[in-house]
Amino acid sequence: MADTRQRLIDGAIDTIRAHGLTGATARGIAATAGVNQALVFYHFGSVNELLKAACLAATRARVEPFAERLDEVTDLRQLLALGRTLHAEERDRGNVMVLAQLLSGAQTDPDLAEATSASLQLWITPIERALSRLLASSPVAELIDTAGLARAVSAGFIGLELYEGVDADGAKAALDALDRLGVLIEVVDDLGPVAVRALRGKLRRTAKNLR
Amino acid sequence: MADTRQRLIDGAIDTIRAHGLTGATARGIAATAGVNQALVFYHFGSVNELLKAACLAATRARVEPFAERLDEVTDLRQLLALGRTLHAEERDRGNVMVLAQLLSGAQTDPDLAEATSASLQLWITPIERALSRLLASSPVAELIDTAGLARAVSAGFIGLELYEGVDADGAKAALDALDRLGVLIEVVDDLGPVAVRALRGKLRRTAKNLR
DNA sequence: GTCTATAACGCGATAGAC
DNA sequence: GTCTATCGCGTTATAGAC
Repeated sequence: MADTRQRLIDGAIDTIRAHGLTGATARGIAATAGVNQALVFYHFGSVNELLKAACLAATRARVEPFAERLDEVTDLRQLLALGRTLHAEERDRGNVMVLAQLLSGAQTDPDLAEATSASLQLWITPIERALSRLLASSPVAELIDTAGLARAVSAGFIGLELYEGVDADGAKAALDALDRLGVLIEVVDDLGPVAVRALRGKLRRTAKNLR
Repeated sequence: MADTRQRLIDGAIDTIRAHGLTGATARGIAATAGVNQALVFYHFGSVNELLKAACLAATRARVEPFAERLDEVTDLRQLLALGRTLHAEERDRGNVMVLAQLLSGAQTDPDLAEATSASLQLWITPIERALSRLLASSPVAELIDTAGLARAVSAGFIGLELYEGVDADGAKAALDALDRLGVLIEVVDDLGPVAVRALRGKLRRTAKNLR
């Protein structure tokens, strides 16, 4: 069957989610998928190749519906709320955890690093698009680097997902705090030209400290 | 010798940094430490126990000098700059990476989760203390949850460290974007009572959405 | 406290029958 | 395309000499 490939990919995702990257062995994945262990190597050549395919598949499956909802967001508060919804859904689905596990493994595996970076980029692209759209009409638009901010948001979210795995209460408190911080941004957004000019001046003065 | 314990802990830290959590085996750690493999089990009982001890040691070694510098910070821009300095230093030392690796492994290991959560708390505590001090004189002090924010900052920093391992340029862009965002907070901080009242009203309106 | 030797097992990967 | 069987190796952990 041609769907043995798919069963192995799904099995890899489920195994990583349940037992982490260290538990994602050819035998373990094959058992979860309900297929023979040798088929991992027939279809993917090596365990690493299967993991890379699974990481991209898990991320794509999650980013695509997320990107649609992202396009419907009209302000920053909604954007934060969507992030929070995503986090709640991920507690059950756990596809971001697959990415987090491989991101961790990628630190000492250049081969894995390439696939992981590409998966992360799948998140970054629609988030950057949404940020650019939401900030386009804002007076602070030109002062914010949406490309960098999208990367910070994506990477930070991965960190929060990992933190949630060891301290659920702490992660909740962290998300609440970010909600409040989001309000600050909106207030700046509504300030008018005088404060924006002050902001611009402040940024220019600190710009030389950025490299 | 009594310092065989210490050599094993240092060996564990170096091994995790160089080869990740999957490469941190009893044989590999002992080789790095220059001692016999059986001593891992004599001194720590199991590899996991050694890893837990190493995680706490690596974090403590990094947090203590950091906490001192943290106490000298007088505004948010300096706080961000210190975070950036820390990040630059960590590229060489890599102690945060040890924590990141174990945080990843802790997702499917409750025993590891406890030690990892405790290590992360070592970061959170001085950061929360600094945030409380810096925001105490600010008009937005009561509107910001410093406890949650310290957790978000710490977890987010771990995520950025992991991201840096697979996309150094992207991580740099992310940090630059956060620098700019820091200026926004300062501007709000300097607004005066009128804007603060607007902020307070906005927060009250959105407070019911927070749970 | 440190060493050698080894037990018991799981791992990635392959050969070859079907 | 799928299976069984297996090789060679690395793993945790322990037993026992020193």
